[in-house]
Amino acid sequence: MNKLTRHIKKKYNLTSEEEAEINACFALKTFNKKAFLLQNGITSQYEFFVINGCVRTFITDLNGVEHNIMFSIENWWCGDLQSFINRTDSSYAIQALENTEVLAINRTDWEELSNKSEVFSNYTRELFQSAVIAQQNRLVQNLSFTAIERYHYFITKFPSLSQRVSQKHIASFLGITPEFLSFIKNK
Amino acid sequence: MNKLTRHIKKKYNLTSEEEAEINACFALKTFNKKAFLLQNGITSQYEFFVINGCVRTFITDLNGVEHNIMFSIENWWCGDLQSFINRTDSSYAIQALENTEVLAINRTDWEELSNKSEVFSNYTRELFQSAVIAQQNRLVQNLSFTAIERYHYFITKFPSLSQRVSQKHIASFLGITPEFLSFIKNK
DNA sequence: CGAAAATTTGACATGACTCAACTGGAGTGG
DNA sequence: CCACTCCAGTTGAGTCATGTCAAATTTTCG
Repeated sequence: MNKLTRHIKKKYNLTSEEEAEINACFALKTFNKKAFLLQNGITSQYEFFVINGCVRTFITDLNGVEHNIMFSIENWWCGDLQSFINRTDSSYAIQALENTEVLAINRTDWEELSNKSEVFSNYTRELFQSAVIAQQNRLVQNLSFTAIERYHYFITKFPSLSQRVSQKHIASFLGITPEFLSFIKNK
Repeated sequence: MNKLTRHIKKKYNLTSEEEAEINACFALKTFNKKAFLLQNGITSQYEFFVINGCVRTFITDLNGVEHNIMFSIENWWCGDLQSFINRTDSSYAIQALENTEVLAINRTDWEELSNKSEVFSNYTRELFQSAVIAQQNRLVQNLSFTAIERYHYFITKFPSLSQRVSQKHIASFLGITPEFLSFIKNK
């Protein structure tokens, strides 16, 4: 039933008390397609673990152009960490691209749980580690690959996402215009 | 004397035993300008905490072009986390841009210390968190800012670095050619 | 001082963007 | 179930940001 603890158990041993402790901190929320899990400009109250569906995290620049930072599907997290941790206004917005179910944890529970549960603390620590590595890779890509190469990398690395997400959003994620992505594809 | 624990103490309380425990895990190493702290293609044995000096972490792409990923100066860390954690070959290289002193910790000590010392574990956890946030910001910059804007952001945000590091390396960090950076500056 | 590296400058090339027009589904209401 | 609208995607012309290459100049450093 609970996808989060099932996900954690793939790498960590959980006593049933600890499992209950973790589950108690998360609330199930559902969002319809196009609904916002987080609006920019307000302080992010939650981190989200996606159970099913798909969301995009994006930022709107000074010219009003949106830039997709990441997509999150089943068993991925999303949230504006900066806002969540530092209680600052969020610069990102998060929007459901499909009808989506998430488990949400608020800041207080997050902190308590990180102190109480060693497994949870280790799990999120490793999550951050992986995020650092993944983002560094992404950065390298943007610095050293051409748009065509980035596109091919994307569709081979995330074949399911390239099916589920519209070209427009993929283009934004890759840092190019939808027109140019369309041009690339037909070659 | 020990800059690392002094740095940790800015945010965490350390008993003198715990401080000794941490210090015991780090070895002082010095590198002359242009020397390599890490070569790509080999497994990274250490994470480094820079005491003084300056290093660059970079990757060499398929065309032989180097891309600077980050600069680390006093009180910053560097290392190829991916290689260090997963014991895979490093894709990055780290080179001293000045004569540099670092504290190095190896993988075994890192793990033991993370288990033994709660403070160290929390400290590095927070380090990762900040890294995720910082890298996301950097990514957004690359997606939404023009080269000129990135350059101005860089020199206002890191005035000391823009003094200490050659234009060539700054250009690489910004994702542009040295020629174009030169062109930008004279405007 | 002299060699090597960094920076500058300029001509030219190109990857990617802008804008506008067109096409074709997907969803909606009557 | 049709007609209408509204996005997403495509196409093409013109433009701009940035790259490439090569030569000249300056700086660094042994």
